[in-house]
Amino acid sequence: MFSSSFFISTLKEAPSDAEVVSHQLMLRAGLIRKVAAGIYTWMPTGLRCLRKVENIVREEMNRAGAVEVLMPAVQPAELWQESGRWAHYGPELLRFQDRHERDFVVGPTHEEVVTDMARRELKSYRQLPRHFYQIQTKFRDEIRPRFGVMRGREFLMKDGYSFHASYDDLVREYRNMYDTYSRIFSRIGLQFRAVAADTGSIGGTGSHEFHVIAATGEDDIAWCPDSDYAANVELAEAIAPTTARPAPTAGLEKVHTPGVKTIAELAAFLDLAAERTVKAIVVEGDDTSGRAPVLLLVRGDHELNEVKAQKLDGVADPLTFASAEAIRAAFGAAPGSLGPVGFGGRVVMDRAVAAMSDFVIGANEDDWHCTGANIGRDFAEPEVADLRKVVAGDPSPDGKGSLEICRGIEVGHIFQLRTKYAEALDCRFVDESGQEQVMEMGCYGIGVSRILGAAIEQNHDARGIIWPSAIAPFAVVICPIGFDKSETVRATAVRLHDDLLAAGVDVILDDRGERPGAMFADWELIGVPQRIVVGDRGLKDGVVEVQGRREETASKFSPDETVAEIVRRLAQQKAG
RNA sequence: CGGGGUGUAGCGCAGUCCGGUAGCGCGCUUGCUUUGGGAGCAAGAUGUCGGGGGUUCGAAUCCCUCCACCCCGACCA
Repeated sequence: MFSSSFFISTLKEAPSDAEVVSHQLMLRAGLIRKVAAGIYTWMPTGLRCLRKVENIVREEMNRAGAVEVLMPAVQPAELWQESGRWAHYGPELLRFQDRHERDFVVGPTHEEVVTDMARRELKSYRQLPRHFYQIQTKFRDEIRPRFGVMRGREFLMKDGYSFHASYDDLVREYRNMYDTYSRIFSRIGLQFRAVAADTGSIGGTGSHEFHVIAATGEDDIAWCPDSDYAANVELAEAIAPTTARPAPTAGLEKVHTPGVKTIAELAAFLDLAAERTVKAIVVEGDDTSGRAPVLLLVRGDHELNEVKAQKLDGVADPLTFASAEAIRAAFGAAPGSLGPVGFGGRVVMDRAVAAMSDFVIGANEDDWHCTGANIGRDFAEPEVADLRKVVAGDPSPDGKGSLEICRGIEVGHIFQLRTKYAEALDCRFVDESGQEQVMEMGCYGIGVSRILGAAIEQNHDARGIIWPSAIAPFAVVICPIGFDKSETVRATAVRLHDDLLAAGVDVILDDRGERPGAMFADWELIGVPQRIVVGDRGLKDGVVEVQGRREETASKFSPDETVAEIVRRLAQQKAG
């Protein structure tokens, strides 16, 4: 490939709306151009990267026994009504009508379509198991698209769906996909971690997310350096303190705390540590008595984990914080002065609170708190649940050391869906004994376009992108100096280009006639892993220069040795 | 959706408070010179100042309104 028959379009300055480094670099390197919020054109250079990721994913999925299909982006509302998600999915599902005023959606995911296909095609246990996947454009009308392709509205996704005659077989395929995903992300060259995850709105049981570890990630991951344990903070269990609750030593005392609203203010006002206080949070209930408020208690220095709170029985779905009016009606005070003392409704406390005594809590009277509060003595022993977010230093739930917290970018997610969609869409097969049974399903997603953003977050420097060679737009760039001036330079550069091409190397020759500085700056920005500089200066000693994107200095080789050197370097990168 | 902010040339910005001929840098075009780290000189081109309405002799600037985009909070690959 000569650059004159390709298209390079770099920017010296990043558009001001790009916040994170991967977004800025993708724009500057000319990988993508914005068309609307969260919607991008893939420029030629970016598309090459995207296709490389796609091909690795495809190869590994095929190798794992999955079969590729391509389902429509536009889907009829009927299927979504049948699964119940027409009502439940919410506004990020883009809906529209055709000329006959029939309802359609632009697919954010394909459980409905694939299950519909499966129920028509798969009739017998003899046809199972089956795993269909596709690499296709999805649309989710995100509340706030940001970070370029990391959270776009339109994005490229690999989504696979497996169908099984038994749960055991689903578990087998789930493990197969766990291994396949690990292989895919390793081949791409990402530092990643598989973490246990919440199953979210898709439902089902058993789920892992694959996260690229990066500071700009949107998820918090709790992981244990001393074991394999890793979980999304949403899910990570905060285990109960091992120390028993000390006996009360202080009496309950009301103290005036004018203007004190937050735990930080309370701790400062009373001059004691936040962990001596208890935070009171009121959520709407959802039981037979209507939406009677439920009081949740968390230690002052801890944070409520809303995913865990949502999982309590009898709590409104989705989790809803009680309104100021409802709180006033139930407690006689405003948020900031609430507590369990004298409250007649349901109270649930975190495991850490259960081990506390002599603590500070709101007095249910504006601007008053209680010190010396004790469970069982000053209010009835509440239910105990795991309600808080884990923090760094918490003991690992597997008992092997303590947790650390890092940020991650979710690039893959695998679920055991079980029979949720198969049941809703009546997807059955006939088993060996002639009985009809509902199929077990798994689903497996990879954010193909997001991977590029994640890879850049992990691999860049002040000059630009440093692509892992597996997904670089080109493996090698030849930069001839004086391409139009020196016949020797031109001939050497063209011959190297042809030889590399013949050796199966993905090479581009920059024949734009740019000055060296501009040329180097462009290719360092674009992040091509290897550069060959051909100039009269080296050629008079019979050498060209080879320099890896991460290397400080170039190495000299004769033009004849260079092809072998490049092949060697690429093989090494593939192995490493 | 709530809160905050920004829209001026392809990109980055100034000008807006205090109304008076629309600017700067980069990029682009042409010519000459230059060619190992984003070249120099010279000459150019490019704007419905986000849209609409209003006030005014006169609006990028003041007022009203709509739109787009960005940032902070509830979603997900």
